[in-house]
Amino acid sequence: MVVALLVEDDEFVRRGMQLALKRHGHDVETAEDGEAALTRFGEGDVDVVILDVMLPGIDGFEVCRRIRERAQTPIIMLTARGDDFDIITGLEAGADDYVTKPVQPTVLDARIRAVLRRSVSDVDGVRVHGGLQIDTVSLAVTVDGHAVSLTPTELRLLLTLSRVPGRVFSREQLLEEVWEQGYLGDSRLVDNGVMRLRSKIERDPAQPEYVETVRGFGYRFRRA
Amino acid sequence: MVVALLVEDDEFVRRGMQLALKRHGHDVETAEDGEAALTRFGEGDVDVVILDVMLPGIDGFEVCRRIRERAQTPIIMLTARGDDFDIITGLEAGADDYVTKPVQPTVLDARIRAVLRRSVSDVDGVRVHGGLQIDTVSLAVTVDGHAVSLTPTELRLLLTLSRVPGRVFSREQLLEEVWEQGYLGDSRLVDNGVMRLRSKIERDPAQPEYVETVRGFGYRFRRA
DNA sequence: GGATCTTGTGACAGGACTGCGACACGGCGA
DNA sequence: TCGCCGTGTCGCAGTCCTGTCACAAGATCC
Repeated sequence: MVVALLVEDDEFVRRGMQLALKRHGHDVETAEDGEAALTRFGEGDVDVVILDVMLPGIDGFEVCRRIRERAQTPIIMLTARGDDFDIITGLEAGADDYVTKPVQPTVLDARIRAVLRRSVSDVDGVRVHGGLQIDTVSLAVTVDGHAVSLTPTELRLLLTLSRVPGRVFSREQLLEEVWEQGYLGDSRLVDNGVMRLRSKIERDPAQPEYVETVRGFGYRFRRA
Repeated sequence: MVVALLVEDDEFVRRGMQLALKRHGHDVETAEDGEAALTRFGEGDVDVVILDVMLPGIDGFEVCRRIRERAQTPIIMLTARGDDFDIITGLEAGADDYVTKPVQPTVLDARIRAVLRRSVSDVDGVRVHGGLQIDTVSLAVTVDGHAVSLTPTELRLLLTLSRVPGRVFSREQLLEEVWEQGYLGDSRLVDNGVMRLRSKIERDPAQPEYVETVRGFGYRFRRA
C-alpha cells in the first residue's frame, strides 16, 4: 500500500482527490498547509508527496525544498496554470513531476505510479544507468566498475541531469541549477562543462551514451 | 477556429451562450441533451465540450464518462452554484474544468482557452496520435516505434500544431509561435518548414496523415 | 478549358550552433 | 612562494540548420 501525502488547501478539492486516490488503492493522508505537511512528513512513512503550489503560509516550492533537504521522497507538484514558469520552478525546487490542475484522478494515479517506479532506481541513493553508477550519498561515481574522479562542478552537473533522465535541460536551466545564482556568463560555459564531464564518464565522448545533446534546446541524460 | 460543442437543455441559456461565444471567436455547435451531444461528438471535429450537468435523459456526468471512453477532448462542466458534490463527481467523471452557473461569457471563454492551452492528450508528457508519439519532456519523437530526429524548428512546429489537434493555424500564427519575434519574412517559410517536417514524420509526405493542409488558411494537426 | 492563385519541392548560400583546444586567473596546499 | 587544480573565457572550425529563390504541380474560379 502506497502512502501518499496530499497537501492542498481547498477542502473540496482535497476531499475529492483523497476519495479518488483511495479508490485507486492508495492510502492518502492530507495536510492543508505547508506547516502541517512538513510536520506530517517528519513523522515518516510517506511514500510520495502530492503538493499544491498555492498554499497559505509557506508555499509549495518552499515545502518542496525543505523536504528535499532531508529526503529523496518523490514529490509531484500541482500547478494551477499550464504555466511553464511554475513547472520549471517546481522542478528546480526538486520536484519529480508536475501535474496541472484540475487533474483527473486517473492521470494523477498514473503519475504516482510512474514516479514511484522511477525512484526505485534510486534505492540506497545509488543511481544506475548502464555501466554508470552514481552514489548520491557518498558522491562516488564509477564507470564500468572503475572509479572516476569528478570535480564539484562536473558532479553537480551529472547529479542534476541524472535526477530526471530523459528530461531536456536548457543551458539557462543548467546555469541556474548547477552554477547557481543568475549567471549572466556565456552559455558556452555549459558546453564546456558538458565536454569535461563527458571526457570522464563517456567511453567515446564523440558518441556520448549518457549525456546527449538536444540541438537547439540543451542537454539530457539518456533514459535507460 | 475552435469548435466548441455546447450541451445545454435550456433553450434561452443555450442561445445566449452560443451567441456570446461566437463573439469571442469560437465556432459553437449545440446539443440539447446527452443523446444529441454524443451523436454530434461522434461526428468529430469538436475541440472542446461545454457540458451542463443537469440534462434530460443521460445526465452530464454520464455523457462525460462516455466521451472519455473514446477521446481526451477537454470537457468543461457547468454546475449549479455551490454544489461541491457536482464538482468532485465531475472531476472523477473526467472533466477538465468546471464553471458554476450563471456564467459570464468572458469567464467561460477564458476557461476554454486555458483548457485548450493545457492541451489535450498530454498524459505523462506524451502525446500519442496514431503511430506518432511526441514526448514533450524529453522532446523525443517516434513514428511507428522508430525514433525520428527533428531539428529545433521542426520540433517547435510539431509541438505547436499538436498542442491543439484539429485547430487550424494560419501561416502568420505559426510564424509568430514557432519562429517567434514578429517575423516579416516570406510565409513560404512556413510551407518549407511543414515540408521538412512531413518528410520526417509522414509515411507518405504526398498524403500527409498528421499535418494537413487547409487550403487558403494554413495547416492543422489531424485529430486522432 | 484557361487563367490565376496557392502550395509543394529542390537547390543553395549564409549563418547559427556546438565541440574542442588553448589560455589565464585564482584558490589552496606543500 | 611555487606549483597544481579547477574554472571561466575566447576563438576557431566543422557541421548542421534555415531563409530564400525559382519553378513545378495542383486547386479553384470563371
